[in-house]
Amino acid sequence: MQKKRPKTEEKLIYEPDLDSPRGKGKFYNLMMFPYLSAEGLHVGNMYAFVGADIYGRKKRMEGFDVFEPIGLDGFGIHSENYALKIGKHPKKLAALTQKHFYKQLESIGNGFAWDERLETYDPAYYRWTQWIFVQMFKKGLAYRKKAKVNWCPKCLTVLADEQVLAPARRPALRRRLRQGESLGEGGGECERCGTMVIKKELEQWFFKITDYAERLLNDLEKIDWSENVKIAQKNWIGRSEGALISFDLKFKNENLKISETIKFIEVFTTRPDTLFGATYIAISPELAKSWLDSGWQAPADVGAFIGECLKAREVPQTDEEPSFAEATAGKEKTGIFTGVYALNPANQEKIPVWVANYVLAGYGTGAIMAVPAHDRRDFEFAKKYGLPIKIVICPHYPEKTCPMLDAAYEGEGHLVGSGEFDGVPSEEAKRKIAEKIGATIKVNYHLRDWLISRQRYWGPPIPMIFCGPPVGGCGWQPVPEEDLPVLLPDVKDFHPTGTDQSPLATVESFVKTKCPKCGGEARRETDVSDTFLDSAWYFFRYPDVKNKKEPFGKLGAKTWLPVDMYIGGAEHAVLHLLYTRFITKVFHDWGLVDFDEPFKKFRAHGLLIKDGAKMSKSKGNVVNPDDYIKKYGADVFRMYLMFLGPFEQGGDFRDEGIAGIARFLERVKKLAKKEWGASADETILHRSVKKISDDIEGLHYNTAIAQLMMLLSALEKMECDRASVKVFLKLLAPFAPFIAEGLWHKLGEKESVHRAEWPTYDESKTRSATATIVVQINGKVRDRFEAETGTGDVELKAKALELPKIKKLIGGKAPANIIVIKDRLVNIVL
RNA sequence: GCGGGUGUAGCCAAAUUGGUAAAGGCGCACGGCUUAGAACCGUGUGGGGAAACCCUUGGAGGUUCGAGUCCUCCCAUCCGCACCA
Repeated sequence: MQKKRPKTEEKLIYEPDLDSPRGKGKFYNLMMFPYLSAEGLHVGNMYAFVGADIYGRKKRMEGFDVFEPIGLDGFGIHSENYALKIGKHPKKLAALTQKHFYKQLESIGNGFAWDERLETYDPAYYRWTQWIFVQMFKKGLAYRKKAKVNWCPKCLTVLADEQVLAPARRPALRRRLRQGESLGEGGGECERCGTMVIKKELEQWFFKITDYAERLLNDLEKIDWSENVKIAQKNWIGRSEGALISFDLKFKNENLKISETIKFIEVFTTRPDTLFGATYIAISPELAKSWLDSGWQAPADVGAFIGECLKAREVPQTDEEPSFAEATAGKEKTGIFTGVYALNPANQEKIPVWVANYVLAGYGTGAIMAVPAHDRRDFEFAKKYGLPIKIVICPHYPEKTCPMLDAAYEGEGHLVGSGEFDGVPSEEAKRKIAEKIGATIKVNYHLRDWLISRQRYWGPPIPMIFCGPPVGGCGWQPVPEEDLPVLLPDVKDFHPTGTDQSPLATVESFVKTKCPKCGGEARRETDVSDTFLDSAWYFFRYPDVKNKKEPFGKLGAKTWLPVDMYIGGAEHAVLHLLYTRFITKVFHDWGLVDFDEPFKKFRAHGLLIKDGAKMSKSKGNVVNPDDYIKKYGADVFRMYLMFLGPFEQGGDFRDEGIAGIARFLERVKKLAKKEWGASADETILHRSVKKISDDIEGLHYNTAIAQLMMLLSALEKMECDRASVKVFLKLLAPFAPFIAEGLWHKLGEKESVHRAEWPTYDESKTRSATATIVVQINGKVRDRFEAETGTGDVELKAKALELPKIKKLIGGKAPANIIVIKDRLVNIVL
């Protein structure tokens, strides 16, 4: 049925441009490097790469020195999980797949800088990943702490908060969550395998990304990124401003001995204006536990309740996915009165202190002041336990009477029942009340520190050494920089152990080492670092991949960085894209670079789906790009992908339409063989240059291709000269680099079309000589006529009124109004 | 619940930013070429109606001489976050 097409029509010239300045300045065109996880590149990768390459190719033709590197993100859990699945050692697998990946990457015709490749599992690379860790430790940004962390029962490792995703695959669960039910603490799926994660208390390494929360938030304003990604980051950082308020316990709390050890409770609230309405205090079970630990003698039932809550927050570890009930454990609000009272600092009222399961330990202070009238959760809780509900914010103030609430009122209003503050608008009262009671203003973030340890094999060993008390007792020491890299030892059994320890812990020769400080016997850290650390800095390395003295040279960084355009998937909005911004700011603060945002411009491409569903192996709807490239050639495949729909929106991969593109390119080849005539209508040419230039700039590749099709049809029909065909080929070059190059040479050109100058247009020549003027009566199209472009309003009006059809329809009536839009329309209002 | 996106022919989509709705492609129909088919080329292709015309951008209102585009309220769908005080 289809003709045999050569795989690559012509040999392409790749030029990384590193040594040949072209005058317009540098342009770092980056695309997210692929995970080395499956048999080969996914058609979705191809989609992203082609879209990014078209942009880069145009920039190159415009005269920029374009640096478009590629590499492989092959270290870490994604590659390792694939290795586990097929039962091959990840190191051997990487060597194998690497070749295949690069071959595939070559076949799609991107203008990559082939000499500057990098692989994250190359010791020459991960040496510097480890170096970053060491610097982090030295600068106090890497630390160890015991905490309740996310644990994936299937991957058998801890995960950062960002790597726990909202449950996507279970519609029933989603629906119930949407109706306001909650997941409880620690609910969510592992980013890699989709298993529900659980909470475990473990000591782990963290990076202090929270130190950068404010800057990560504020600097979003100065970067040109896809808006949805910026919003996702903003939400994730989750800044909220409020007050820290202390509730005194220093009075007689009978028989409980609480005030001897705990003198006050501190709460965080964004609504200090509602302080007079605080009718109880609720503390998290974790905080209550710490009270118990410090000697609080709680009633037996309270102690039991605390124990239960803490247990409920851990989801039992099974091979099965937890049931809905398990996943949402703790959603029903429960609590118990502690017997303790606290003093409301606003009105000196004695209010009860409860332990409640709905108070989170990890946010704020782990305790809240409960204002049932103005917080839905407190309202629900107060109703259940018969606690007082006191209205202090009134939405219709002067009337003074607020009706009984059947739900919490969370909006703004004027204060009532708040003593001297009655009548004050709530916004103003926030500050005033905080001031009066001497509360500290505090900013809280949802963002937590980045958990960097992984109990896995395939990653850079964390370059730390522990010198324990029996011998030197120097504590944690970084591996000296000259000893880097800490090579990942070859082990036979790389399976995760599930014992909170990496498989490296079993390699005694690796673990046993000397303390770099005292020289005594010491043990290595056996966890590896998170794969997102590998990818958080790779674009710094590209311009200087061979550097053996430093992670990247000043010259390379100065020449190419920061990245001018970054294209990748939106699924990394709060993962990779957040970590890279953090690392860049850290590098900036260390004086390594003079910018503090890595990507000037970021655009998220859409998702390529198949038959309305996400492509996945289990569904069996994965498209293999190689088959298409083999069958149709890279150019047809590239253009077809880009023609599916708007690049930033993605589309459904149905191959019915590919024939249209194949036909188009066959016609292009015929065009180059055409007999030449004189140059004719320039309008379509200039218009096309304008449209296609603008469309590529805005990543509207689908419409740029449509314009190429129209231009081709026009060129086929008219007498045209070689110059016009050459312009066409230049416009085509970013989309179909092979064919454009081949035809370009057939027309006698020696240099590559990809180094040719991008065509320019004359604005005045984009307009045609005549325009069709639409004549409307009362906004409805009744007739039309041709008029010279630029014809004056008066003349257009006269012409329209003279049209026989219009005359008849008006029937002698006097128009109430006539609106004339130049070169466009005349609207007669009767 | 909060935040963001999307909704246009049979399908993918376009619309100079408030000015002829449906460009371009797929598919389909008819015609040409051909012994025949494939490929290729040409023409047509939202719905109703014999026609004049009327209707049509998820739904209902509104602003305007004029609305796919702006405003209000719904509906559907996708994505991100979520007991964050």
